[in-house]
Amino acid sequence: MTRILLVEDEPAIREMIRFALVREGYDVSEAEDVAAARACIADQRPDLAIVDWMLPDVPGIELIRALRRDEIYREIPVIMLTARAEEYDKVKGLDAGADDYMTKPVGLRELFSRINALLRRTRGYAENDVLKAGKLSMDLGAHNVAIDGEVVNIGNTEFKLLQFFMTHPDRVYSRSKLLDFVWGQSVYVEERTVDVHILRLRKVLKPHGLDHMVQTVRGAGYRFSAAA
Amino acid sequence: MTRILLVEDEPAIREMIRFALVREGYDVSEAEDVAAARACIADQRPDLAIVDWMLPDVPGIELIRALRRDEIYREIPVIMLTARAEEYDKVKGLDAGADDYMTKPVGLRELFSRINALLRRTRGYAENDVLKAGKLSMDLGAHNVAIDGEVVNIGNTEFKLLQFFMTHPDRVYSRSKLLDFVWGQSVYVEERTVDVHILRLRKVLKPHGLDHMVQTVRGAGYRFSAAA
DNA sequence: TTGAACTTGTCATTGGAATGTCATAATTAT
DNA sequence: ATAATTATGACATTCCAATGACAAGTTCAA
Repeated sequence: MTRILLVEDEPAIREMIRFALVREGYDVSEAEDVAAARACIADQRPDLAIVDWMLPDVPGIELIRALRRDEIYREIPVIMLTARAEEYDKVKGLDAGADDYMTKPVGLRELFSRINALLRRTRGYAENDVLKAGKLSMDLGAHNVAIDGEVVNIGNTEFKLLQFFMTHPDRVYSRSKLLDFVWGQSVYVEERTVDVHILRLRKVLKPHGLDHMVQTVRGAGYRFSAAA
Repeated sequence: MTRILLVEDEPAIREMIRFALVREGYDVSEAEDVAAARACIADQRPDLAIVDWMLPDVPGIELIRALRRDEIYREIPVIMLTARAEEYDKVKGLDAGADDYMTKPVGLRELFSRINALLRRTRGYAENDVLKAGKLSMDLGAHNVAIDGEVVNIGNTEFKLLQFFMTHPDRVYSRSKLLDFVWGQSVYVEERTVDVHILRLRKVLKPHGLDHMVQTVRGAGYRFSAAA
């Protein structure tokens, strides 16, 4: 869930934006001044902040400067809102550390687009593809397998086999299907070879008591199941 | 040196922006259409691109879409320029993957601020010109590598390789990906050459007991990890 | 300009690990 | 019990990364 902090003192505008953001599926926190915003940031660490320029206690730009000086919150992207459209203000806002700048009245579609653009850049390649099944997890990006957080050594064929199983659990696959899916169709390998790699995969899982996940179905093939 | 690619077909505007950017200390490449821009990107890998909406061959927005689809150039931040100020266009541009949007006539100070804001976010913040991983630290500004505070001697290729690894840790990269990212696409080098530079990088790290950071993943490529 | 020191890409060789096959033991079904 | 099927250890082969050597290219100072 993506959390957005909205710092705006005018209740009408705040409510309008909040309503739109919630409808888009964001988790919205509100603050009407810098003091409340600080508390909220420390409390919830939002993924993005929308900050009005004019606030009752301290100018919004000060909040941004403070954020940028703080090691923990430095990376939170900030969109600054303002009534003025002067270039001078834009420059000041961006130089203070705002990542983007919008002039009121706020166009909601533009706001969403800017939010998406910012989150896209911030998250960047954070989206890790990790497969999990109980204590077992496969990190496809790092190309390793961990059980209980401990990385285990595994051959390449066993890796591909396990990956196939984890993406197709609770279903029996014949040796020939497994050869097709894991080895590829243009490779000629004996069917019995599958048995050997199943064995090797089980040997990796066994010390951690997970060998039951790879099940033999006599006369049919093998099945992977996370269930105990 | 920060390289900026400027894609704009009107010579007057292009020249004006180019002049201002050069005066600010940027290294500027120019292109007047998308075809030239593509060539330039593959050749030089700019750190940021400024792209006009209207171009003679293909709409600028198509260039942005193509960039965002390309694994290697996905991270290049893009500022889109346009004559129209309609919200609809802004939304379209930002959704296509532009990071920012400016309306002509271009205010130079605002442009610089937006460039700085984008680069700041892309690189990690400017004072973050030093990459760290355990005892290992890279000072990108000074262009040196230190272990335990002691500066070590390292070749340029190894430097770039290590920089890539430190900014993309805990993930396996195949030799061909590493060639693309570190050597660039427009050079032809044998895949096995990567092995040799990995070896040379390890030789630098080994005396300090850090060679475990560069890990071989048989059949897949190499991985950098700060974890012990 | 010359030459030493350093970088960089390529290659051949080596050693070790992963893979496929087979023979035999173990298990299961009829 | 017997036939069918799977598990397992051993082995040869294949594959892949590590490594040292070398040639060509660069840099820098004398």
